[in-house]
Amino acid sequence: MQIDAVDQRIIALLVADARASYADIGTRVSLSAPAVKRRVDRLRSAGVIRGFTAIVDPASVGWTTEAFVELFCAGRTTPAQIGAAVRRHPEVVGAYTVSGEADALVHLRAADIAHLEEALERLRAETFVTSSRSTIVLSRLVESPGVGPSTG
Amino acid sequence: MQIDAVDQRIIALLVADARASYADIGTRVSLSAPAVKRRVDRLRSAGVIRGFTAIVDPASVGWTTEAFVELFCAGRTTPAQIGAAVRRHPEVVGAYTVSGEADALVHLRAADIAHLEEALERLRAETFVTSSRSTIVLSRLVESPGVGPSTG
DNA sequence: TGTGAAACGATTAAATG
DNA sequence: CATTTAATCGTTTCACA
Repeated sequence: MQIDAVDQRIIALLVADARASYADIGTRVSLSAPAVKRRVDRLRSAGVIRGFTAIVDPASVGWTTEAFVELFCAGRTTPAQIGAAVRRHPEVVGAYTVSGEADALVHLRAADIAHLEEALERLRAETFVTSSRSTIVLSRLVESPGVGPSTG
Repeated sequence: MQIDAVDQRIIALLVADARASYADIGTRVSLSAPAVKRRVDRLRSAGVIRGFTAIVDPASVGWTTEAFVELFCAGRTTPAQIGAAVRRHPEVVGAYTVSGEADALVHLRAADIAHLEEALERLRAETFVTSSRSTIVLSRLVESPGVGPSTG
């Protein structure tokens, strides 16, 4: 899809505040509210903007424990298989196939260590998992929403 | 802070759609729009809800390359120091201090391999970094916004 | 904390340049 | 593709239970 400079600025404004009004965004990008709406609708239907979400402090809702788990998988395991499997576990907040020793890296979030351990056992019980290596998160230093930096 | 069951449901609805109207949320939780607004305002000022953001497809805006970098730091490096340093790099979308061999895990997102390499060099140039180990992301299988699972 | 009323502002479709 | 108009709908404050 074609994204021009104005789209970029609209995206950046929505990443910064997903509840900003079209009129507000319009004044910042020198466009009328309907024009902004049409662009946002187009960006949404094109899949550039996937949705809008609230950023919640995990500790406030009782999920205080995090870990990254490297997964070592059986010879002929496909990324799709890994993806389908990890999506079944609600504790998985991120998962990636990676280069290097491990085959996949899974980001877990749980209520506490006991919950994390339980989730880990469930994950390791997936048939294609041959072994795993876990790293507990001690503190969160940065966690950006959206695409990251300038959205460009 | 005190979070009751209604707050939980409001949070879940906002994680699902940050642009939902207070009236809409109100009908789903059996509350008037002003009541919902007051709760959301309270959750925001208490830091439970940190903000609202758009979820953008990174590929659509040209950031297609990702990596996780384990950072090994000099003896007396504090998490605050690491946090302050990594926040200066716009490619950093996540950073955590961790247990295990490495001291920190940094999640990077860049336009391409060249950009990633450049960001990596900048990161490794931080005075407290003694060594690093990078893992390139081959594919993204899962990436949940918000707090993760049920927000409860 | 909750509600309803009321003023204000935002959204959205239609018509038009 | 943008704009203006105009009806509709959402937001937000206020008085009150």
